[in-house]
Amino acid sequence: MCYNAAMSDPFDLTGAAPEPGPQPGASPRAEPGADSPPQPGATEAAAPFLDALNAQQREAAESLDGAVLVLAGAGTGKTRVLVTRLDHILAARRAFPGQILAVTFTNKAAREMLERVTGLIGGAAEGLWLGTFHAICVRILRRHAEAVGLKPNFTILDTDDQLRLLKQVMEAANLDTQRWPPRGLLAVIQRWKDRGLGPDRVTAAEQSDFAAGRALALYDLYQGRLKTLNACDFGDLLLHCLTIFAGHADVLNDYQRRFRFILVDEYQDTNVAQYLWLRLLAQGGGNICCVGDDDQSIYGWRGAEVGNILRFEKDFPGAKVIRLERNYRSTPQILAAASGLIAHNAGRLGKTLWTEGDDGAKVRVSGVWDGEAEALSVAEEIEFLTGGGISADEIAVLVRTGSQTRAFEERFLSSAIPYRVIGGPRFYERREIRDAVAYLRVIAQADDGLAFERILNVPKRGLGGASIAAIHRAARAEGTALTTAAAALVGTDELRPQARRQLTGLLEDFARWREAAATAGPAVLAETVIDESGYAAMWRNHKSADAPGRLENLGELVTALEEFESLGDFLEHVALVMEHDQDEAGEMVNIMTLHGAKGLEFDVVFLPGWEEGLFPHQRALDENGAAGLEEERRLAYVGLTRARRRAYVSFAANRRLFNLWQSAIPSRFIDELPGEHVEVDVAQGLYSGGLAKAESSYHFAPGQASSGAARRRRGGRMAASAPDGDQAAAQGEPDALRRGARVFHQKFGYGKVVEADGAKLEIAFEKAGRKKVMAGFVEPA
DNA sequence: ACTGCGCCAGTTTTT
DNA sequence: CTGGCGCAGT
Repeated sequence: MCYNAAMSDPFDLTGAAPEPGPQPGASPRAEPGADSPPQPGATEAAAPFLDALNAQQREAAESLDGAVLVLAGAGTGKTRVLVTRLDHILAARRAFPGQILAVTFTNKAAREMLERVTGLIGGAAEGLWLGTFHAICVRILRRHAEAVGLKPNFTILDTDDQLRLLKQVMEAANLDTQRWPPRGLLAVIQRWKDRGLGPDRVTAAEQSDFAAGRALALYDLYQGRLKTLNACDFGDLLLHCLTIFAGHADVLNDYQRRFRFILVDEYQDTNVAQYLWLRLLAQGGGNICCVGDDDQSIYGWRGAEVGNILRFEKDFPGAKVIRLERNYRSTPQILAAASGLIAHNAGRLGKTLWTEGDDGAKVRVSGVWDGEAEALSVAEEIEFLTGGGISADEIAVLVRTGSQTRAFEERFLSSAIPYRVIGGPRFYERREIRDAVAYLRVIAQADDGLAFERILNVPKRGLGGASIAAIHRAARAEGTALTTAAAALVGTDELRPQARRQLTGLLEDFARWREAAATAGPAVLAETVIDESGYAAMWRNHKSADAPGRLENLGELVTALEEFESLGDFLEHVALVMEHDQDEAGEMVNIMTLHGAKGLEFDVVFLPGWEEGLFPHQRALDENGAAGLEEERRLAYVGLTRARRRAYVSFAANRRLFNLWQSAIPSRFIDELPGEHVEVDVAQGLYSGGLAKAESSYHFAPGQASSGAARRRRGGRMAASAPDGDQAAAQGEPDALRRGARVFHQKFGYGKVVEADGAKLEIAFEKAGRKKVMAGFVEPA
């Protein structure tokens, strides 16, 4: 989304109407020129916030001319610098808000920056181009859609739509979608788009072996289909912009002239396409300021290139590099632990973060028997902390994968600990919401065949596969959109009378709704559509447990729509901002993924699940090897540096995945934490890593003095449930256990193998009954 | 055309 | 354990 209040701002692309200049001196000062000195008078008088910055921050905020790269470590006041810089530009009258482009990577970062900007300078920021790359690109693209063969009201597809479309394309090309999953093709195409490559620009070196080398042809077909659907996907938003810039010098010049100052947040997360986009725009005035931290680059899997930071000075000659190394967030202990960990990465620019103040508590590392015990011990510690006066809002549980949240939710529910899951299941991805939105999409944009197909037979109208096939056939024959073809089809005898009648009725409904859309507000419209289409009735008559909840969600959707001026605004919001603000007030513990935690900070942070395979995640290692490992390590670094006062790392010796138990070994990241900044509190027998051996504070003997919380836990369930068995034995190669073998399992006891399927065993235990377990978790008895 | 069954596979992170 | 998908039966 673009946070631009002045949507009516007539952005004149001819450049014939330069903005009025009530502020003397604004225009000439805007000329590029790294050596032009700032205006001392304006600077001093108008930027009181500068005084609150340290020397490096201040330099970053004041160096307005030319290219500036700010390497901002975690907690060094990065956003503050950006916002102050913005204020400084305005106060020094170097530009109007509408001449400043501020891009971020995530919606959350955009939201935060907007909040801070308006908090600092209030309404003066109106007209600012502030938003995510994608949101800004949409805004540009709407104005020049024709240049890439789209209409201005094009739709933006989400992953789900993309997959369905790709599947269609692949089926049309007679490809076995079992053998070649559409997901794989999606990944290949996305990679190309992240690198700024359209179908015409993919070179032999960039080829993929997907579907025996047919990926590129499929890519081309897919792009063609998108065009007929008047749609584009996320990658296209950037790619189409680049195409326009490349082919229309006048358009590019105009934006170059417009954006006198460019600010980029989270620069380490930009991909090649975004980098090219920025470089093109910055070639106008050259006043570009990128803020980033190579140690916090965690989106490599999405095409982000840390290399963009490294090559900055090359591409912007004379660029000034400023390092922010004073950390204002964490205690020295936490900072030192995090720094020690990240030092294991080879590919980094290197920074030396420092901080002042009391040492604080060491990072606590604890090992537990399984995931449930882990959740329990976290819950107990939270109760202890909140009892001691720490607000639940200031506590966060940061997990590696979304699926880890469940154990904590269950535990917190039974312990009556209020919590919120941030970034959980997304509102706009729920089925009923997607269905309702599909109706709205067809109303707003009749060419949106994917949406039309989605709701054609929802609720049931007797328009099944045969009807869809007929419509598709007609569309292909005429080269028209699906709805157009459907309209033509009802005039023929192609369909069975019943289907024909139903389809006619539906098309009439849409015509009526479209008329209503012209006058009624989006919320009223949605209510009408959900009702008249029979969609609400469908769920009312549905006799499943979740049907009432779905109806509730539909109501919430209508409420959400009330905030939007037009249907188009709303649909854009849905596409770009998949989450839905739920005002969960009150003090609650925050549960979220590590990715979701970037940019946030809390007094207390729990970091569970530090186990090999989970964190670092096996898939990251498999797919990206050493680079993947480094990215995982950066993720760990991000997690630790979210904490102001306390950080708790934990691992479980056993974890249930799907339905089988797996034994786990502690993450290598635990061993990499510098021992002198860590306090280990591990039940006997669960951990024998190098850290514990080297560390004098390693204490597991009951009765030994330690913090109250640790003592409580040791006396509790964990110590009781931890056996002194040799976990390491279970970590080796899984034994080839055959049927009938007698085995021992540390949790379930003795049993006999009933079924053996590779590493998956089904075992009849003498006491615990039949269970499915992994071979690596049992030993021959 | 719809429903139900059974089989399979999957779970990293986000715009 | 879920959910999605393909297949067979009604």
